[in-house]
Amino acid sequence: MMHDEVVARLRHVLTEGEIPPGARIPERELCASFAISRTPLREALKVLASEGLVVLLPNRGSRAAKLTQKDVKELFEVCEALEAAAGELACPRITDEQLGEIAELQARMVEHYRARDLLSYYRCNRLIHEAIVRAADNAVLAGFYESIAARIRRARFITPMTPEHWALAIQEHEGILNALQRRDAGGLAHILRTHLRRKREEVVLAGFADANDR
Amino acid sequence: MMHDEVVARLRHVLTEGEIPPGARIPERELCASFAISRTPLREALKVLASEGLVVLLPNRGSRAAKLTQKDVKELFEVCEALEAAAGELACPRITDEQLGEIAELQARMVEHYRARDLLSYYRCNRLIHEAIVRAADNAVLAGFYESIAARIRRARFITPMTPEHWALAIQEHEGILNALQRRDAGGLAHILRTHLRRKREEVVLAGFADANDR
DNA sequence: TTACCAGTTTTTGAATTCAAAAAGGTTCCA
DNA sequence: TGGAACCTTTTTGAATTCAAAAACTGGTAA
Repeated sequence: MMHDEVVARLRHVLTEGEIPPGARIPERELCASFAISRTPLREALKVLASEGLVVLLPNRGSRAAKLTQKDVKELFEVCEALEAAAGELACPRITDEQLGEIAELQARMVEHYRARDLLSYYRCNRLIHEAIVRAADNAVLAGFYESIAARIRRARFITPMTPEHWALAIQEHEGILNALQRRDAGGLAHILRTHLRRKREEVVLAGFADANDR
Repeated sequence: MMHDEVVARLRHVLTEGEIPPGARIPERELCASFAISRTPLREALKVLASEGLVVLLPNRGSRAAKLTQKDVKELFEVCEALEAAAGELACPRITDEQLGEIAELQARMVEHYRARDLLSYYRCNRLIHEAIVRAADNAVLAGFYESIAARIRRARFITPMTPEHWALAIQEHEGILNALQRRDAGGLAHILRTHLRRKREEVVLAGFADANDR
């Protein structure tokens, strides 16, 4: 197995999989399940630690990182900057095909909203944000976004929403698609910022992060 | 030696030290010079590869990354977004002490400009930008900035400047300090963007990056 | 009981070892 | 001479080994 593949699989286990934040990372088990020795696994652990997904405790193993309130604040601040930048860059660069794709996702998302299917809603939501970043056509930006997104994924795409917030989010997404279609870079950046700032408030209110852990 | 220390030393060798972009990374020599075995060195290599400073060629060793024109474009675009965000966040957060520090650096930088001492000028310049990022008080942002900055350092802080550009850069820095002192977040973000966009043009004109390598 | 300690086991971090791949060198032949 | 085939050496990636640190265990004494 390739080094990058180990990193990807480990990242997946940490962000979508069975190891919850704060939990010990079972080195032996993972070695067995990936069918590799400790050397390549530990290399992957160091990489993910440098991304902030893993915490290395000297001589005491590694744990899945747990977000503090400060982390959430910082991650959302940077995510806001990155998504706004992505929006601005995407406006002049996005192809009609990409626009169509996003419009399609948007329609599906509205369907899920009507059905009050939060999980499917979030899945479309996430794909839309990722599509905008992709349309910005900047690999460095995409890499940073992916790294941030991985860290706040649980907070961002699991937090429940009040009916009012949910309706508002839908409205904002109409605005996002609209700004994209009009190629209104400034407008799009502004809506994206507002959209994320609201989401952040919601996550903080939901008390997703721990105030006291590191 | 600690893992993070190995990463830091290797990063230093790659960004300020003797291994130029595109050059082979001499694993054996570095192991000897750091007095460690290959295992921890290779862990550090993987981490720096994930940051983009090192390129791993399967079965053919690793090389110091070389910037393509596309890389330069992408890195500057993201750097712009990050510095603008840092400026916006710094305005309400910066302490008087930090402001004084930057004013001090600015004065020294002007001195170096008067003496046409490019190297010392760049050193102050870099410290000012780093101080603004620090004043934003966001560790995630600072980490990303450091990672981007490491990659474009050679381009950004080595490229020679025409007398006109240099004078303009000085002017812009007056504007930056001024906006900070007025706590004018929007204004500061705008100047920082302009400032970096101009620098990017200069770097591209100087033909720093290779068009054909990866 | 409960706090503490010695001895054992497990885990961790890093050096070493090992097999496979690549690079380098030599010989042989057209 | 040029180059193709073969063998040797070096380098690479990853498993294994090893020493040190931490965690666990059972026993002892207050």
